[in-house]
Amino acid sequence: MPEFIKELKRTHSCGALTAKDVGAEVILFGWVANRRDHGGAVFIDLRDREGLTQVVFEADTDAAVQATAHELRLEYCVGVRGKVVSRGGNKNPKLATGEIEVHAIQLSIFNKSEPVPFPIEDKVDTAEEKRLNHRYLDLRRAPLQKSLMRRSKMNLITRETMGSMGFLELETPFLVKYTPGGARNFLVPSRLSPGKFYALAESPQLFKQLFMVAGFDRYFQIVKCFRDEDLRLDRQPEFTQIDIEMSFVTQDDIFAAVEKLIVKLWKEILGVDIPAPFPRMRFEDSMRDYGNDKPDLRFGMKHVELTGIVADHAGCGVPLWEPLLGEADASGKKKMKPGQIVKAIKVPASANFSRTETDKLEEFVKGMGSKGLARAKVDEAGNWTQSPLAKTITPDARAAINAACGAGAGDLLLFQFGKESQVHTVMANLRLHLGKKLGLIPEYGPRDPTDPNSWNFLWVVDPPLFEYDDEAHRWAAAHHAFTRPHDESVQFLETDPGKVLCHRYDCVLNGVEIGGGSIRLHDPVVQARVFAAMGIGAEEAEQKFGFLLQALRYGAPPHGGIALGMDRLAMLLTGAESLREVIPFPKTQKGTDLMTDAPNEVTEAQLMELFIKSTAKKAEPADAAAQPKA
RNA sequence: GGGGUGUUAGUUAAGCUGGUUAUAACGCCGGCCUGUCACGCCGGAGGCCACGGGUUCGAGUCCCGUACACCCCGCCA
Repeated sequence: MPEFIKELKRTHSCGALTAKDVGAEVILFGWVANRRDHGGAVFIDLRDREGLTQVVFEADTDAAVQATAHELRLEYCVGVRGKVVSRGGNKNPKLATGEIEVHAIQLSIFNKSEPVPFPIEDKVDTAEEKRLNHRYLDLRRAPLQKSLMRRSKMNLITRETMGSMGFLELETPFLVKYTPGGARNFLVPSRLSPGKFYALAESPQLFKQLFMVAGFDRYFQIVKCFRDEDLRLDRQPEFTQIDIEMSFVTQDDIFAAVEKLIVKLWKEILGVDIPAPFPRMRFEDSMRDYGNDKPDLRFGMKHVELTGIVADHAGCGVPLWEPLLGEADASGKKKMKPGQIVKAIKVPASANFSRTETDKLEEFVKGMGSKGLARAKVDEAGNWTQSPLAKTITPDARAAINAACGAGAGDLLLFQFGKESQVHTVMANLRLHLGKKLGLIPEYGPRDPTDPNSWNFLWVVDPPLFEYDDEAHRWAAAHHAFTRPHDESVQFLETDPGKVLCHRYDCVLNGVEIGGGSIRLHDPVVQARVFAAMGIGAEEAEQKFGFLLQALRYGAPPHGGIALGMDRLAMLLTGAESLREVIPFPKTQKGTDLMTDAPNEVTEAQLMELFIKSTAKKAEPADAAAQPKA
């Protein structure tokens, strides 16, 4: 068998042969994707990453080869030497290589395969848990191979494009100093420094700024990042960013560079021309109309802000809304309590939801912590029916709300009210849910990847620099402490920190945040005022971020940057349903690897060497025995 | 930390208001077959119904708990 590989080199992939190759003698290597054994003749679909080719063993094949052919089973790894023959009247139009087949002359089984735990086919209907258990087999599926090959191409295009714009690909360490704030870090104990720990870098943030201080001017890196936070459909504990930093630039310069890269990716991967520059939306507008900072602009159903109307109408006669109002002022007028809002979404009459369907919507919002889903159906006269609000609401208020929502006969209004952040979370998710339910957007992915109108890119700009931390009762950096405030906003740093806007930006595509960054703060005086606004003194700042602050004092250039989520880009460009489909070896929602069984326990000796003692409760022996074995 | 969905041959599923031998398809094993491409035909093996308790004369089915997987909130850009 080894002689086969030693002497016979592969001439073609299994996706390469066409009618023009008829008559050629070829050598193919691959896996048995399917077999059809007719006794006298055996048909084998041979698969590699490029495609499928039918190999035939007929009666005129050498008897020994014919005998081996009968032994073939699914997923055997084999080599075949044979002649390319036209299929004549038996063409298979479903196959790229369907015009030809290879009449085998020589066959070598490199390795047999045990029966595979699930079928290796394009259609994926195996439980993900089982797929992850045998990921190397799952990865034999053509769709996954296509996705990862596409991702490889993305890497290539990124390096070419960034290089052509004068960016240097520079590396940064993974084992870094722990810095407080932001995402939770994975910690790595240091053997050489007993009792001390590294952190795995959650991003190269500080180092890329240091590259700018050093004068590298334009940096990029395709880099792994690590965050010890709970997982989601689009969040893995280790993920890849296209990390970018530039000196002597404005926000617009960074947008232009990113747009160039993205336009190139979409052109070369999908053949689609994405119009640039991308539209921009103020953070404030995004929150008001969509309830989050990553609006999906492929459909309407904007949120309707009713807070002002409810306040103006003194609660509108709705008992549930009256507690949202504060004390009356001198004129007897009541204002909404701070942080309390009322919003609605209008579901058009055409949707015609049944009681059961609206009850399901209520379950949906309750799952997000909402107390319920008040609703009102509008009739021809503008009256509300099927609504707990209808009895008590004043006609004036009702008319004002109908007008604000643009509601007419048959339309359904859905309300949320209370704490702003809660209302926004629920309403943002409700809008997306309704968009999918009404068929305005697909469950996932773009409607038609080859249509530029299926891709709604957007820059969300000018967010507040700080957000108030309710628990710590102080202002905290919304992004990070080194974001440059707007010049016009700096005056509010001391008086009204919530009003300070900054040069931070997110790139959003179809409701997915695909990147975010900022112009950095390089003025030490303003930097000190920013720290002060967060209650961080000079000493504390120095202790936490000393090396960066110090570096910024040595002639740091004005600079800024962005990081794009490579995995999310790959997910969107492949139409994948989850990040896990574009990551070769992903983790489960609990952060485990079902194939290798990581993380696992280590020996007492290993811990001692690292000066660590675990406080985790050991599993009872009885429980351990109950665990399914690998 | 909280809410939701699920777990039945190797795989995908069916199994109704509890009823005695738990079905099917694909895969696997054996046999037959020269034009298939979801090949076909005949025969066969394969199950602690995730695990642990409970209710009941009787549990795959009902109840409680646990584990695992997935989705969401919190968390995280």
